[in-house]
Amino acid sequence: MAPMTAGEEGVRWLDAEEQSVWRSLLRAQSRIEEELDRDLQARSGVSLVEFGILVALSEAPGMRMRMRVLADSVIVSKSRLSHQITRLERAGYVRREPCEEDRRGFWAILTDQGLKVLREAAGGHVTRVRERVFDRLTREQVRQLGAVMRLLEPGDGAGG
Amino acid sequence: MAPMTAGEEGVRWLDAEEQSVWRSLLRAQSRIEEELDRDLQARSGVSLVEFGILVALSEAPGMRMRMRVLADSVIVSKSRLSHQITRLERAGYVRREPCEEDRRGFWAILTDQGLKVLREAAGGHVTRVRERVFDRLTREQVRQLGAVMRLLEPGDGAGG
DNA sequence: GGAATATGGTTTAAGATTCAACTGTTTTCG
DNA sequence: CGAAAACAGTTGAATCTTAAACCATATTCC
Repeated sequence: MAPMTAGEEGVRWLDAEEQSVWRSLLRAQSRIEEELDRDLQARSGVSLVEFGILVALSEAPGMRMRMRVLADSVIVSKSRLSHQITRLERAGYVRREPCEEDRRGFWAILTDQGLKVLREAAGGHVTRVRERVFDRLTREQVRQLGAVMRLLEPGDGAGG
Repeated sequence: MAPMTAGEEGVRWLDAEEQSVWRSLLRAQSRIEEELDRDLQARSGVSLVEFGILVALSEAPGMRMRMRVLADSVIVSKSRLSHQITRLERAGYVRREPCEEDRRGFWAILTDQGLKVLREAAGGHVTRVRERVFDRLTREQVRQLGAVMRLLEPGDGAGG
């Protein structure tokens, strides 16, 4: 491959192994997400992200979370979460309630119906995750994967 | 095989470690992709997927690929690729050409301008990938990650 | 040969996501 | 206190993605 161009003099390119790992990672990522998403969608009508939202809410005290916290926790933009919650609300799985303490804020609250859908979807989803990921790995590999992913998680190294 | 329907009696739930690994994976995934995408977009106006398309084309003989092959190689649906190529074509980075041998088919061909943009974007992108991923891992961890991802890559285990 | 079917690819409309602008509240600080 | 800045969240338009229908060519199989 041709060496660098304009400006990019000192680039440290990926060596063969890094390149191969990187591409595997991208492919595995996109395939796993797509399959799980499709499966979940087919089985329960919620997307993977929506499922994540329901899970997060179900684990929160009072089955409720402030929008901002929820957005951070499922890693989506505020705007996207807002739309997403609107849809979940329309579906009857979540409702909004204004927040007393901070009157700018809103709670997103899991409804009974939302909890029900979550419960019904959970088993099948976990089974799928297992098939697609954990059953293919040894215990040791799971450990290694965890160690690596925890290193890769933090958004920007700026964490003081 | 465990009976797998609405009842979900025999589900093997994730244990604490698996759960933690799984969530790390999802978070790391979405953060990395989002950051790289945003960076690439800001620096060169192409998304991560578009960049992937340009890379694939640049490596193909004659810098051209049939739509179907390209779609498989970058892991997107035919439909999405078609739209994507339309946009890249509009931007002047790719052009289509009908395929002689199979007259249903089309080639997607990297243009000079597309190659130029790719070259200009590549260095910065690699640097970012390095910062975001490889520089955080030991050589051994990179190896482990590769081994794991290669196992997770294949779409469906159903080989027959 | 030719009807049925499969394949390659595009298109259209519907749904999701992003971006920037906006409302209203809270915090900061001179 | 009060103005400026920051924060929580929503909204609407533009963009992107997905799903399904569709066209045209290839292939299969009787």
